[in-house]
Amino acid sequence: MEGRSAAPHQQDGSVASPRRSPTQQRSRERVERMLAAASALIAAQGSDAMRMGEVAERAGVSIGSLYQFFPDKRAIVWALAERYTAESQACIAAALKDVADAEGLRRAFSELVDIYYRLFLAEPVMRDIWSGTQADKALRELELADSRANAEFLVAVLKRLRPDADPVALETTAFLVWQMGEAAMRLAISVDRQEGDRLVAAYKRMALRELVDA
Amino acid sequence: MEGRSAAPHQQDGSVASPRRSPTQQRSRERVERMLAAASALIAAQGSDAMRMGEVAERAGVSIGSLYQFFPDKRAIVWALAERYTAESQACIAAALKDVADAEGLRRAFSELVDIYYRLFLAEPVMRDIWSGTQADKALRELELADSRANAEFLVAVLKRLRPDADPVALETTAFLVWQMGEAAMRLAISVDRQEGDRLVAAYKRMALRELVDA
DNA sequence: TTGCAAATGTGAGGATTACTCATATTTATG
DNA sequence: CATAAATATGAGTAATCCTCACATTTGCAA
Repeated sequence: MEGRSAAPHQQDGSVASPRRSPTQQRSRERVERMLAAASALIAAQGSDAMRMGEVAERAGVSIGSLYQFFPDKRAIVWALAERYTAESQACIAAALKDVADAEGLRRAFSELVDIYYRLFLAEPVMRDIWSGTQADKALRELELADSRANAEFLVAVLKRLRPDADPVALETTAFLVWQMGEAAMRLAISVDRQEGDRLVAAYKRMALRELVDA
Repeated sequence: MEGRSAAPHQQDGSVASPRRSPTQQRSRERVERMLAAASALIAAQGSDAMRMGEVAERAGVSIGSLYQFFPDKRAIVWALAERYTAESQACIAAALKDVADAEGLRRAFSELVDIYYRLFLAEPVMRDIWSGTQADKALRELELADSRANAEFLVAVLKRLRPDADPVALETTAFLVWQMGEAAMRLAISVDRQEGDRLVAAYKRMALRELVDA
């Protein structure tokens, strides 16, 4: 799905004034350049320090063009965030799709955590975006939706492994486990690497205990 | 915090240029009024929407006086946050101080979680401040330090209950459990009440499993 | 091709807001 | 009382997001 994402947002989280979505080849390329510029600037200094003027200059467009396609600054960050979630959801779905037994879940989940951790460590943009999640209502909602979607993949597996368990309890467990994973990642990258590794390992153990040992 | 700040953001998150600390009775009262005004405004609209001009007006002081005692906007939020942490640390230390056995830990921890949850639900200021934690480096460090301090109280208990366990593992477990508690709270208050209750209950069960069942 | 509407591009300027600083006033102190 | 230190003031500065009136390009039907 590379169509323009449909949810610009405002201070109260409501939808902002609509912006044109690029239909011509020319503008689609320019929008790509804008996002690339934003991504580079966020990687360098963080999204807070990203200036709209810099994004425009780096993308080789005018300020006006930027606002032609993005209602406000946060919409740019949101667009980048949406790409990350779409990508990672596909990856997660694939990893959990064929899990058939407890041992398979153990392996798949363990690997997912490792992948996520490496991603957080290696991707400054992702790190920055998910750090700002709590402060921005639209981003928080995106992350919640993402988390719920990912939790659903886990729920599907759990229902197969424990068909007699209460479905609501499984939902709650999966959602909580997933959200805590993201919290553990954020924590892990904000302390030194050694302690971060220990924390991620501890999380993994804790989560698996919850998921596998009924 | 706010995208439109005029002065360059302190990228390192360190505290800005020092300000006078109130020595006279008169100024101490005024500082209290400033904090009270800020608190009320944060409760009403969130710290992001809090305007320095409004704080000054509501406190009955001039803008200049505000900056006499607080180097910048974030310092006001930080000062409020520090009060909350100091208060809650005392509460936590008291609750865990006399824990002597597994059942005692179970009771004390369970009660602490309940207290925290109620606090999060009832205190919009606290909620707002800890939500912005991820975006503000100084706040994040305060929260990390607070979490470590609280985890230490847990570690002290765990060392008593499981004297043969690896101390580093206990530290890691306690720190992670505590941070996840805060993450669980934040999550719980951002969904509807019923699901929030379920999530907190699930967290409590998960944490106790980790803390009590070796 | 030509004409025209829709899409796209532009950047100076409006509006907001955190923060400064020269100056005035109050308090503490010898 | 004199003097310095602390405190108070608010108009002004600077940074930055975003708008808007107008210019240019593109798609397309006649």
